[in-house]
Amino acid sequence: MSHPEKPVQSGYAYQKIAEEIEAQILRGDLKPGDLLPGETEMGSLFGVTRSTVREGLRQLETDGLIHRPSPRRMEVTVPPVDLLTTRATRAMALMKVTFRELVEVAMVMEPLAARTAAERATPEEIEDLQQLHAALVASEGQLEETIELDEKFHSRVTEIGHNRVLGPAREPVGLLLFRGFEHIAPVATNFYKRQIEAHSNILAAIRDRDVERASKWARMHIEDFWRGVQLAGLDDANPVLPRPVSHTEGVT
Amino acid sequence: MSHPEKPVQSGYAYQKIAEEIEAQILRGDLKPGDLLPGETEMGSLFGVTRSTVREGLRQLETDGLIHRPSPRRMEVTVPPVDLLTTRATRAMALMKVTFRELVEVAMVMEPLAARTAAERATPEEIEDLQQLHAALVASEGQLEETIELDEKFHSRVTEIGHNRVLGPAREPVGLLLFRGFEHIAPVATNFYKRQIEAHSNILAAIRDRDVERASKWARMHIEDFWRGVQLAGLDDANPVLPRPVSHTEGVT
DNA sequence: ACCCCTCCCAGTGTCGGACACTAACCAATG
DNA sequence: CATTGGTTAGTGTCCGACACTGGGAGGGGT
Repeated sequence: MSHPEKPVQSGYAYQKIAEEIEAQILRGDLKPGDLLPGETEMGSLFGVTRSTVREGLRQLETDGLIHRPSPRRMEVTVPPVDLLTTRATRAMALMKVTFRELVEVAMVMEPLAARTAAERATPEEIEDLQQLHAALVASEGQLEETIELDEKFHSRVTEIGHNRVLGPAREPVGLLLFRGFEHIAPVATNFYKRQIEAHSNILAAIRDRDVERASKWARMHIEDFWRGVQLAGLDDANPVLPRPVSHTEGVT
Repeated sequence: MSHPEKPVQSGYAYQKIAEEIEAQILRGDLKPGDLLPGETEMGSLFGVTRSTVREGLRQLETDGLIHRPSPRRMEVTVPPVDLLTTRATRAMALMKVTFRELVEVAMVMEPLAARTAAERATPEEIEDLQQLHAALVASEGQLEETIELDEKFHSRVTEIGHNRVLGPAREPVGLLLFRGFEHIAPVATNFYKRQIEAHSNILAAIRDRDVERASKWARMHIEDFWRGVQLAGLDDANPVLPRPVSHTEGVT
């Protein structure tokens, strides 16, 4: 605790390599966009074999610190958000969090998302959101589609808030939470209508730049969801993973 | 979008392996605690070389889905939380989030943490928190210690809330945020005293199980922090990484 | 001079085999 | 029955090799 700098290099060579490169990235010696030397070259550079270098690189790649835009280039990156959310979502599912826990957090995240969106959305973003909402309305009655559009709507609202901290924090919660509809829809009355009403109110508030109203409706939306959860007896049930998570990077 | 099941196996063998094992874990075929076959065996199992298997394993290990409790065992795990927060923290630092963004989120997270803590803390946990607070009081005037104890206090409060979703969501924010004290302390008047006052009020509220008061004080604490940020002119500044993040797993 | 096609090379993904080192198992010993 | 010592399977690292391919070099057409 006395030394702020602790050279915690674990004994394994491949880890040392990963740590070294990671340090260079964090220190700024390597900036996003820079491309790395070939594996063979790094090998001789670090005094290890290519196989060893490879394991180190795989570690960094999994962390999202480097990636391969083309099979020929290996360059430094800022970890893509979806990678973060993917991992967090998976982890939460595995640690068997309950709907209660998810709702508790969603109860403050969603209002914040809505509030920031109302504050900062550009006209184009609002337009985009409106289309998403239209799609939701159109898919009334179709469970799977509704769930997906619902999640997408909330996700988009968050994006519109232009807060890069909120995104990764909220997404996993939404991803796990809204899957609950699957079990709620059958037991809740007027499920689709209430869903649509809430969203259209949030949307309207964002359009009117009414921060408070946006926030309030978002909260009510989650409260309503929570009632649904209770009705379905899911309070302490574990949500399931949306769908097989892939390691492949989406090109955005 | 029609097929719910998409066999998105990227061409690379090592990824296929990682994905296959990951799928088995998520599907529940492999449960935390189970231990994996040897690398050579998996090699012949999947029809690839050990080197290839190794790269796949490295990926899973980085994800925290498997780990090596002893150099001889390779077993399935639930990704440890600190691994999640570590990655998220690093990513946020790299994407150069601003203090403004962090505060915005902290403004809802910390009150929630305090509120849940007030609701559910056990006497022992409260005792523990009290000691932490005492340490903070004792370290008045010492910047580095104060920062660390501050972060630890908030972290502990969150833990006490017993919400496994809030933890991973809040931690990265706190980690990045409270480093700001480094620049705030010199320009803020009565910095240490205000810090201590806020914490002791939060603590008292938790002890009294006064949910609303706990929440309110937590909020004020962040608001005060935000004023400090503005005073120091850090609004749109980027926080820095707490300290070199290591890949080595902490044995808790 | 500029564009297009073709060829070549470096670099990657994968393979197979090899070796030192050590944790864990086993058996013999006290 | 506990201890001790040897055996062994499994890991971390190394070496060398090969097929495949993206991207650049160079040549030919307009």
